Amino acid sequence: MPFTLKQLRYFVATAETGSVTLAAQRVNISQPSVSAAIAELEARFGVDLFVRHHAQGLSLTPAGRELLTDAKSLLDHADDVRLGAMGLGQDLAGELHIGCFQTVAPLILPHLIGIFARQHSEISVKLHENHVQGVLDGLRAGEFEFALTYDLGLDDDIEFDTLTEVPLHCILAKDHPLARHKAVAIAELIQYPLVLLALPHSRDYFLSIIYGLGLQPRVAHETPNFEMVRGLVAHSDAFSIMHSRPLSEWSLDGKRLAFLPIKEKLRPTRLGLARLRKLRPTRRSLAFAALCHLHFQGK
Amino acid sequence: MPFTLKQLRYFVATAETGSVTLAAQRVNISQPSVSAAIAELEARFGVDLFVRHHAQGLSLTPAGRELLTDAKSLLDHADDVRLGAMGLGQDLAGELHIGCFQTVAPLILPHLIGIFARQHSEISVKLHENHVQGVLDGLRAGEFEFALTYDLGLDDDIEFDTLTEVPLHCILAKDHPLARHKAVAIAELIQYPLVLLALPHSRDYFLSIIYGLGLQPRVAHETPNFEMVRGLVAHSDAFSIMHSRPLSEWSLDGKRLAFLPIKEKLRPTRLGLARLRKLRPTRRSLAFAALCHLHFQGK
DNA sequence: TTGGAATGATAAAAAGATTTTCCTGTTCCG
DNA sequence: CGGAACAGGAAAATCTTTTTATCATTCCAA
Repeated sequence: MPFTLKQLRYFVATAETGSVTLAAQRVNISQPSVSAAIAELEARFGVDLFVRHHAQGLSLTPAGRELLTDAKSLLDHADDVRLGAMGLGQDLAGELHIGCFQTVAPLILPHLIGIFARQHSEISVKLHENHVQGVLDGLRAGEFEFALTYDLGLDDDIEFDTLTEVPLHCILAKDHPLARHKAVAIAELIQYPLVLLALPHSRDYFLSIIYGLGLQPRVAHETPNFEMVRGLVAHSDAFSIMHSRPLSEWSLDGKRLAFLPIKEKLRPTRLGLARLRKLRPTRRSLAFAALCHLHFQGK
Repeated sequence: MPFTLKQLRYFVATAETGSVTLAAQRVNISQPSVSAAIAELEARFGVDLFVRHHAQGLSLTPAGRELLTDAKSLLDHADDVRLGAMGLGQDLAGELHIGCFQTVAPLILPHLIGIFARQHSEISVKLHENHVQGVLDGLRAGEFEFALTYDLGLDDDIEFDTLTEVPLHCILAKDHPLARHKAVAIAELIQYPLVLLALPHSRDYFLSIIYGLGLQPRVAHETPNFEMVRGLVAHSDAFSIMHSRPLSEWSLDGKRLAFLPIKEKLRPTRLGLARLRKLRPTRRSLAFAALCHLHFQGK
């Protein structure tokens, strides 16, 4: 770098006061420092910036005048960057990148983001949807600051802040033989084929629950598409299990669905906010986290 | 200043290489320096800029990504300023501020500037016209780099580069009794009233020439307006003396004028380029000076 | 499973800048 | 002519930056 911002600052102060001494006072520094800074700029650029009037200040040369304009604009720019950077962690403005487990996202986030947008109109929320493992990878890759997801596959480097516990549900077609019960056991469901939501991690998690009960599922289909699962179930006697419970009881192609709680006592799955333990949270993300807590507290 | 351009450069290099070590190589510096620069930026801004993946590089946080954009733009800006400043003395581009004695300006400069503009289309010439003293003041005040003027009132701090010698002329109305001579002596003219070009310095200079010949002028009028002098002479039997010899033999209001050389041997007045001795000339001004010499050499 | 290679962080020493103090020379002004 | 104001220079002091050396962590291959 042929010059520093500091030198530019001293130069501008000198140009504007027309005196090295006054400039030094203005930037709270000794006079020779300013003198040296200017001398170095002149040497670096190979131009005289000032005409010195011995014992009565100095005035800009044409070259100095040109540099003055540029220097000021650069200093202003630097200040913008500084303000922007200071605000990165502090201000309730800018961008907030949030990761979210994809099946949860459309059920919860539109509402939360709506409220958040009204409270903090300066913050623009950017969403990153992915499966459970992808969300954790995204956190580690710094794609977003925190993520709304289940407490699945967490490692020590992830801090998990529980918002609510979600019970496991099964999905059945509305006209399924078991659909009119209040709740149903996986042991009963196991006689029907299973449609598996085949997302990384989730897939194995669902299977592990079933195996854990000593049962052997008959997997009719598996698909990573959430709506596909619902559709397949709606049109057959198959069942599926998942945590996310959409309010809509209709599949995308218009068939009715039933959602029943599972009878078996299982380790409760938690929905919450995951973040990298070693990264300090920004004020923006804390604000959103607070909103999440408020939202789930009321339930 | 909360940060330096250097720190920003290291930060950008790190962000772009995804590695402190690679960044250090790219900017030709040791790895701990880069590490320290980033740490300081993070401390100053109060935000984590990177997620460190121990032993396998780092990746940007959302905050880091935001800063990256700003940092790059600031560095680009700084580079523009640097290039601009380097060019201040070197490039044949930008602005060239020229001072000029006002009575000389319209006689010579339009032609010279025309040629110069064609040779150096990147340079825009800015003219500062003034009287002899004003031109010297302007030089000292740094308003322009050099000036086209007469060798009058020069001090030691001014370097004068002679272009040509100009003889003293007298101006008379075309129908003046003395107007049909080839040349005329001030001793003859002195019987007629004098119209004095009353510019600072010039005025006293003209008077000193006359007094120096032991003559006493009758000053009919004095005016700082060059065309006014010509007009007053054109409409009377008065005379005036000056160095600048316009090619036009007409006053602004359409009367004919005669220009005659002065017979007396006087110290020749020189037209040339004046500049502050202590200021180093830019390449731009040297180019213009060269053109001036070329122009007057041919005469 | 283990040892080596790669990587970032840290500490201490070295090198380099910046800053300050003190001083000089110039110019202006009463 | 003497004092005040000002820029610039020199040397010492102080701060920063850089480097060297080392450590801890992780990955990868044997």
